[in-house]
Amino acid sequence: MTEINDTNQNERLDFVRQIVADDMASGKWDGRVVTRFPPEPNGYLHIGHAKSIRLNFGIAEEFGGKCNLRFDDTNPCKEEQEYVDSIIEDVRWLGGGFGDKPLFGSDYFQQMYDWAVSLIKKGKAYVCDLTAEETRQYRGTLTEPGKDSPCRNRSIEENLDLFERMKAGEFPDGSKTLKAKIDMAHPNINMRDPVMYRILHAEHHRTGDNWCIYPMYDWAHGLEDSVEGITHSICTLEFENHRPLYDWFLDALEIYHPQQIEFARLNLTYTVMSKRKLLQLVKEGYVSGWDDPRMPTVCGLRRRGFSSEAICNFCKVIGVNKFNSTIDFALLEHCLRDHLNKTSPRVMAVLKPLKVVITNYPEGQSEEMDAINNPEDPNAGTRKVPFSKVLYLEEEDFMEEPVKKFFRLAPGREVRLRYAYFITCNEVVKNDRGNIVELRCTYDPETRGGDAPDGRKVKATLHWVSAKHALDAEVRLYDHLFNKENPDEVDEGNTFLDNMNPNSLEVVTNCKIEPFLRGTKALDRWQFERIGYFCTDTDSSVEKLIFNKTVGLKDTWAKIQKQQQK
RNA sequence: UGGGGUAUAGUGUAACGGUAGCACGACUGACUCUGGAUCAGUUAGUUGGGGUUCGAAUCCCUGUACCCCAGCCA
Repeated sequence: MTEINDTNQNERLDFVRQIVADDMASGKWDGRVVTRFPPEPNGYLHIGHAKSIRLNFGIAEEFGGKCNLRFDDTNPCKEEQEYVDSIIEDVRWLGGGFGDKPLFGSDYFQQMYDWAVSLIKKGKAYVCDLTAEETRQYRGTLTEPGKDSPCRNRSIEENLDLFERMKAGEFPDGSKTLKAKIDMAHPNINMRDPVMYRILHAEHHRTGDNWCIYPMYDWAHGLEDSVEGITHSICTLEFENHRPLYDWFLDALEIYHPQQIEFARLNLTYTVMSKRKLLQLVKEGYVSGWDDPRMPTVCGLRRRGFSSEAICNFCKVIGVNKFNSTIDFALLEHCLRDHLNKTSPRVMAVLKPLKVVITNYPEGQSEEMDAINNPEDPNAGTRKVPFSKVLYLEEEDFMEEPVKKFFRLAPGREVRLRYAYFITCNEVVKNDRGNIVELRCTYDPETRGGDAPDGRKVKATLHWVSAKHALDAEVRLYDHLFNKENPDEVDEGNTFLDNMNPNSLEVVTNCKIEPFLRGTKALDRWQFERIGYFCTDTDSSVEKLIFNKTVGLKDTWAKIQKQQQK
């Protein structure tokens, strides 16, 4: 009996898991559950793939089965080793345990070829001389039936001979194909004698020049599933039309026959998910690369500071269905904050520094204040934060003429410096142009640690960094790559590129960070108190610290400001 | 105009003939040494029209809307 993990009976199963559970109950597959995640190595994985990865690997984990990572590498023209490597890394990162090694569809090329021969022998496949253009014409249209190829009734012997010579390389690219003999008048166009093999004298990233004929998806995919003993072959909705063909090949061959199940792919607001468009963004330099922190790619999200836990939880929360929907990006951010809040150490960082001199603090003196690393996690411990006479505060935490509901620092007003003292602003120093360049404040020594013995309250607590102890850093702030919920919604003659957000990246230099972050390593995650979650960028070094803003903290003040502007 | 799918609050997702629930968002309020977190509350929904039934989101009929398919891509 197979153990079922993690499937809380109270939690309703999605329709895919329901099918699997029913099959387990009926013993349809003898208690086996084998799924697969079958990417084509022609691009980087994105958050949409994460949904599929979590579905397939999740089902395997929950039902005590296994999930194969299998590269569907049947098109040598578009596929590269670089993509294989990145996909393996990303699947592992998302918790995909696929055993010692990934599998490759190309490893089954010989088996597929043998099966093709057997189909020819059954009179169910033939070599066709039609060109690509002619094939299109013979196929008919959505409303009109196609017509039979003149090659359709070649003898089995001739087909066998021709197919072997195709494989041997006797014919140029595109001159011949092997087609399944089904029905040129079938209402489902996929069934109108689909191409099984095309001639491609191209170098394959794994099989080199061993082959010059390559199997088409419809022919190859079911065979790969069959070879691996897949039970549930889960794919996206657009393959629904292909299922009759999937079934036809397996039935014609009379071999092990998995069940194909289709679900809706993920759509997210403010982003594009098509490989073609993501490739275009990279190739045409709209972003710095596949792992640009603004990209919805798995490596982009990772570099941005997303945790795999957050992504996995998101995949769980969004569910699985058969109809197209677009998930609000805010839900992803919610899952992100939810995990980061519990796990990220807090630290103080000032993005836009405003110099503050504590006039009554002794010159040259400094002291160390105790700070809690993570109030959500007692095990995270505490650290010392240096305090001295000259500090940096966040520029936007001061207003010379405070508007209503602004209760941070202002002339004559007292606020708390987190883990330090209460300070009161006495003087605003400006330069020739009238810009504020310095604040002169006094502190109350009695409030050390952040509490007033007389019980007086302040309405704000600000983050700060001691000037002489501060580390300089560059911080990269990100916003959506597109400024429209649906970037593909464009006016006549425009493309999704016209919806790009020109302000999706803001580089802030001369940020001041508390010394605790000296020696931080790439991909370390932090919460900059009162600002947001950040992670150390892969470009960061001891000489030059660089941080990426992962996502901001919820900001009710920003909300109030927005309302006030109206 | 062929075939294949799908419709539940703003968004996403449950309810499997028996009180339409949950999450995100939005909006209140409480609390707070992060205007964070947390907590409490408010908001808002079954694609239209017929039927069957004591009772329908669910079953039947019939409209409507949206998605996918005419690569030698996957």
